[in-house]
Amino acid sequence: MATTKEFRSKYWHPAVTVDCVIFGFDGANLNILLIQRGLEPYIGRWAFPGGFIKEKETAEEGARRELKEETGVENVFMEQLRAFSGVDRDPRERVITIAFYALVKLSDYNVIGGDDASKAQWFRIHEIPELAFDHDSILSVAMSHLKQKIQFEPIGFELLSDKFTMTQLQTLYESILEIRFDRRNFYKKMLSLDLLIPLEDKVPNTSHRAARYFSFNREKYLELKEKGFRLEF
Amino acid sequence: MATTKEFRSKYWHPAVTVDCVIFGFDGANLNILLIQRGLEPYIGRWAFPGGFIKEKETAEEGARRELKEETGVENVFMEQLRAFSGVDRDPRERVITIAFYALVKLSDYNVIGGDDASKAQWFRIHEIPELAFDHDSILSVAMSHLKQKIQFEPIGFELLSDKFTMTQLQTLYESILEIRFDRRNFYKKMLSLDLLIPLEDKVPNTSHRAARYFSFNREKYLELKEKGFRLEF
DNA sequence: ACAAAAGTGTTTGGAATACACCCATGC
DNA sequence: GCATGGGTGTATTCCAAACACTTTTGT
Repeated sequence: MATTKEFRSKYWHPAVTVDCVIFGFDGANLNILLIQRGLEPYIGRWAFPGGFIKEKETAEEGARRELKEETGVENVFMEQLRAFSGVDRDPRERVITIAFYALVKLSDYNVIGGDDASKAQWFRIHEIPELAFDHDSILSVAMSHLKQKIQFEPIGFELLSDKFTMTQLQTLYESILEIRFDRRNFYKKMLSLDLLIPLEDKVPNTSHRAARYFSFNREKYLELKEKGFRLEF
Repeated sequence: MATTKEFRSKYWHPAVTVDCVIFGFDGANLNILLIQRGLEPYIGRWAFPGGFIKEKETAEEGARRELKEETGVENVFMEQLRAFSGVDRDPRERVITIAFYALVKLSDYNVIGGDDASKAQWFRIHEIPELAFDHDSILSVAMSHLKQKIQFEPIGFELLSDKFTMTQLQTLYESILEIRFDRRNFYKKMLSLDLLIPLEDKVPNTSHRAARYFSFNREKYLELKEKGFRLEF
């Protein structure tokens, strides 16, 4: 198009990145996957995986690409939080970032955590180090978004293995919402939603009564959602 | 900084705009403020007020600036929805937009609506014309966001005058949530929240019993929110 | 048999719903 | 006095919270 070049020079074009807050659950605590920066600015500081968006990809595609490149994580639940556009959030030049959050089954990716081959590492949510850029404010938005969201959509299952015990599920909800539930009432409420499939097998090698595994009935949930059903936890 | 130029050329820099979905309430229906495009592309089509972001302003500042320039609306409740980054959403070149929504007291701005001096016009939510770009998908995100939000935060008051009747408030909630409430139960629930201040004066010149005005107790709400109180409507 | 966590039922209080009557005002 | 919408009270239903005992398993 003839006007394209003219148009490009007429308006300011900022740098745009994507960043991804990755939540994982280790059975007891909510964790965040961070990578240690190897370049200036903020060299050595921990930050969310992310990078510059490319011309032929949407923001979400970019976030998934960066996530895979930097941490090996792929095929996960991911949603946009929002854009962060503070004028001085990057010391090099002005950079606008589009932030996402992802929920991963930590057990699938435990190779990444803690080893020295990669600069990626899981951190418990209450032990997050000082972060680069404005990533702590992104984190706080991500946390409150997750808290909100889990009360109306069953996204918690994205953080658990395909089969899980009721206690694991409860601990997950308690970690995210930072409140405690009565075990018996939690059971009832969860089962009454009728979205859990009780499995035959149980947790092996326990020194007490073995807990039954459940799996999440995704098909049924989608079906109910279709009918305008509103989950409330 | 020496590296800035090098850095700028290394990564692709997209055009970035801000767009604003402006909600107003006329006493019976939820309305959206649109402007008619005077330029290609989509010349003649209706679109949200918006424009290119400037180098020294945040996205929200840009959205407020454009809003004021194009419609005269200022000092309103505004929040970011999210970024829209579809690769082909603008035919000229790739443009990423950061979408906001705003809630305005329509009575303050009725000058704008319907006259021919301006290209801005209010449209009832169920009579929205075909929109430019991907603005209908932005609208649908805005609508569902508003529905969600109003159930947990008293943002409805941003759409009403400082004083309003209970029936007006109910009609507003019904318009947004697209459900009907029992008048008596709505009264009780609203009053039980203890966030409404009953005023002395009443609606004049009615052909029936005059309705009392209320005002929203913003201070009290902020105070309660501070204490971790969770509104549920 | 005992420790430790799983699994289950009942009671109770409070909130949401459903529902009906009187009040004020203009015509 | 009547039509119109405003303002209030009560009974019922349902859901959430509080709470205790039995079961399974390994040691």
